[in-house]
Amino acid sequence: MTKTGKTRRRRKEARPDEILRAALEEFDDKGFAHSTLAGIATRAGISRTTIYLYYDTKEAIFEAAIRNSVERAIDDVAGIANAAKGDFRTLFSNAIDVIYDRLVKGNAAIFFRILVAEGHLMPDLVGFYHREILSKGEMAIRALIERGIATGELSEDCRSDDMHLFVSPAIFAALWVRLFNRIDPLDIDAFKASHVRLVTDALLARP
Amino acid sequence: MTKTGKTRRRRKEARPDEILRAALEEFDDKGFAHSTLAGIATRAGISRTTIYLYYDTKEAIFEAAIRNSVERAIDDVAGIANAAKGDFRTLFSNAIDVIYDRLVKGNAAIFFRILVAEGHLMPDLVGFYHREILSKGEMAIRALIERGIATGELSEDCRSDDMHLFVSPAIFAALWVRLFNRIDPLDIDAFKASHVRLVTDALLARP
Amino acid sequence: MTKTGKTRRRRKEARPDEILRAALEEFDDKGFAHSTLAGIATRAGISRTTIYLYYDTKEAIFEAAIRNSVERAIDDVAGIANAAKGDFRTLFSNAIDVIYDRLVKGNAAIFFRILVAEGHLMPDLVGFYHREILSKGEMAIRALIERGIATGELSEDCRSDDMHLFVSPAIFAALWVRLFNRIDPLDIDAFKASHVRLVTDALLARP
Amino acid sequence: MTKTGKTRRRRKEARPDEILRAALEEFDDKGFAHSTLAGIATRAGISRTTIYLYYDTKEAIFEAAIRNSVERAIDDVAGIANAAKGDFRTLFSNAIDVIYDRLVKGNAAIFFRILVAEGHLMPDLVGFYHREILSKGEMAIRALIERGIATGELSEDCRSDDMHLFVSPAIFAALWVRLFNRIDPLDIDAFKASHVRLVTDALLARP
DNA sequence: AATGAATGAGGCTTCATTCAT
DNA sequence: CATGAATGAAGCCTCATTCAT
Repeated sequence: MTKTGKTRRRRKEARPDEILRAALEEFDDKGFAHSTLAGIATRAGISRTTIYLYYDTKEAIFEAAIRNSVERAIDDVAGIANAAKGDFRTLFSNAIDVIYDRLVKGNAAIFFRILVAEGHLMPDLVGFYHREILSKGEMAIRALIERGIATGELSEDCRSDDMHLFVSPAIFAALWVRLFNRIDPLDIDAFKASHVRLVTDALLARP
Repeated sequence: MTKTGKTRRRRKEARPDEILRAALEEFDDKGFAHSTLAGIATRAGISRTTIYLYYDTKEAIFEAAIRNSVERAIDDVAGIANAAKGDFRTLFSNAIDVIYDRLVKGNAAIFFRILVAEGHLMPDLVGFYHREILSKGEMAIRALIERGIATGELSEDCRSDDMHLFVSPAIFAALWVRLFNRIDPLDIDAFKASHVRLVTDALLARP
Repeated sequence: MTKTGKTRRRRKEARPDEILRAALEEFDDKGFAHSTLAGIATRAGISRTTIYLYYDTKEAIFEAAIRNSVERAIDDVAGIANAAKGDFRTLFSNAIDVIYDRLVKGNAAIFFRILVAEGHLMPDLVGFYHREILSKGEMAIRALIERGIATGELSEDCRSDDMHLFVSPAIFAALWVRLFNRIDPLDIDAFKASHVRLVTDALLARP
Repeated sequence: MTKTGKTRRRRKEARPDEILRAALEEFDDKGFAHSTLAGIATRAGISRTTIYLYYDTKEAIFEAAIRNSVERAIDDVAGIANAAKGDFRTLFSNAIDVIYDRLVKGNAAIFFRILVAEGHLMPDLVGFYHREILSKGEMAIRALIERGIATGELSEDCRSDDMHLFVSPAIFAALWVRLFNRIDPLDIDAFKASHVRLVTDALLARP
């Protein structure tokens, strides 16, 4: 029972996730078009062809990575929707916290960024991403607004806004960080606080 | 000086711009990585090798295209800053109008989108874009805020926000339109109005 | 000695033949170059690597399959040579029957077909096939002719023809069937009858 | 105007044919599956990628080669059908001469051989080959038979045979030569003479 | 005996770029 | 000025085969 032996066996089950993790790094670094299987393989510490034991094509890896990341996203979103009670300002602030965590620190923005640039080649995945991530997020925000209206904190007027508006600064921040952080770093926490304040001030001010 | 002579001469001078226009289309359609010189040449109605008479590499074309588009952007931004007088709500609304025009209908978002995805390959251009476009935009917004503070419309407090916050929905909209418009179309004018209202309501409400 | 035990033992001995049978199917379907060990393994219901317990290389499988099929061919050919008595027309007709059975319905043409196309890669097997199958067949036909000459049915002249000539339509038919049967089906029995008549008419007519 | 310059320009028009000639060699040597673009390129004295300027895929090269060879075949076949007058034995002998020339010395058998082995991957080409080559040959032979019947040389009976039967030894010979000539050389002229004699003796003997 | 895991060699194809006219 | 021809680098993918259990 050699060390390599153990390694091999342990790997068997872990491989798909290892590959996905390596792929995520590669995609984050290079985008989809510039990513290579060689790059993914090297990051995963395996041979190029080993990847094919688990995924059929580069596209399949990307799809798996996106779906993998989505699963956790759904849980988080559920968390937002089922949030404990509190006034609108608190609830919204908590929701935004979750979203910044996922977008800026997590994986969600990696895919958003790649889809923005290369989504025309994979319309199915664009639809999937929209359906499973973005519209879920939108629904969570909408639920928050409705709750605010129900409690009388918010004007019915708020219902007519596009829900994306309230999240858009977060998406902006996620992209900005990856592009310009070296040149012009963004103070994420301050930005987030301003974001929350902007939205809540505006909404709560409505008659 | 025959007609063909004239045509030729006009061509000679027009070529670089024709190539840039063709390249812009190609980049918009395919992103940078997936764009090909063949595609650009076809759109420009010339041979692949002719491009090399004017630009040395694919990167050089991209850079030229970006610089070309920036020149006009600068003028627009100057327009925002030097805007005619009015109350903050009006001025901000006008500024946002210009930005949406450029970002959603114009070329600025093409490059933003590509840089988001592939900027790591061209850090110089990222810096250029940031310096020439984004920071100019930020300055224009900042000037507006300062003017509002000077007139007493806005609280001094507004100065401390990251100026990007106030524009971020526009950038979001520009990307969204290109990605999801088929699946989930965005009513740009409504979104823009909500955007303006959100920001101005929030800022004007501050004591 | 449990039931599984028995099964296993039977398997152990049967494996090589099962693999060969599976290989034959695969070769017939795909030719040698396009056949894959994966295909053979699937047809045999075993793992790819199990094949290596019995055969060292893909070529070795092919060789074993060819040798395996040859053993039975030899018996058949002996049958032709030792045929019961009768006039030449009858004897020849019976021989041709056997040959059509083997070539068109049996395995012999599978290998002929593959060797025709890919034999350059395996000159040893080409020699083997020629020696063990084709020249045996030729000898059987030659014996028939000699017997006809001995009985006075045939002219001595017949001895000078290339014996392959008398069998060549059968080989043609075997290949044709596999290539064109969907497009232009061949009535094998009618073709065979014409074949026999052509040869016997011609030979018996000689002075 | 350097030597290479001239070479280049002259090549331009000749390239497709050069590639086809090189490809034909490669296919003849290796079959389709084992042939490589590298092999074709080397034989043609060009780079691997140059091939792609003229043909899109390996399959396209094969198809072009087959169509190219077919064009000449059609002319030859027309020659058979329009043959000058003479008795059946002479006409048939001349037709068989043409067929042996094309099949044994020419290219027709190269494709027959490859299609036999790998035709299942390219059913369209199988149909094309059958339609353009084989059925044309069959028609020519049929015309010969009909003429013989018309002149009273042949029995009406001959009409009922499958025309392929009368040509099949030629196809056999073409394949045999490529497979076994080193081991067991075939005297083509003698075989051809026997072939002609066999068929004509048999047919002319019919009442 | 049997197998899942892993890999190296090798093939097809794309594309930016150079060459010579 | 413009271009057709040519190519080298690089990427994806398949498959026979080896390794360790």
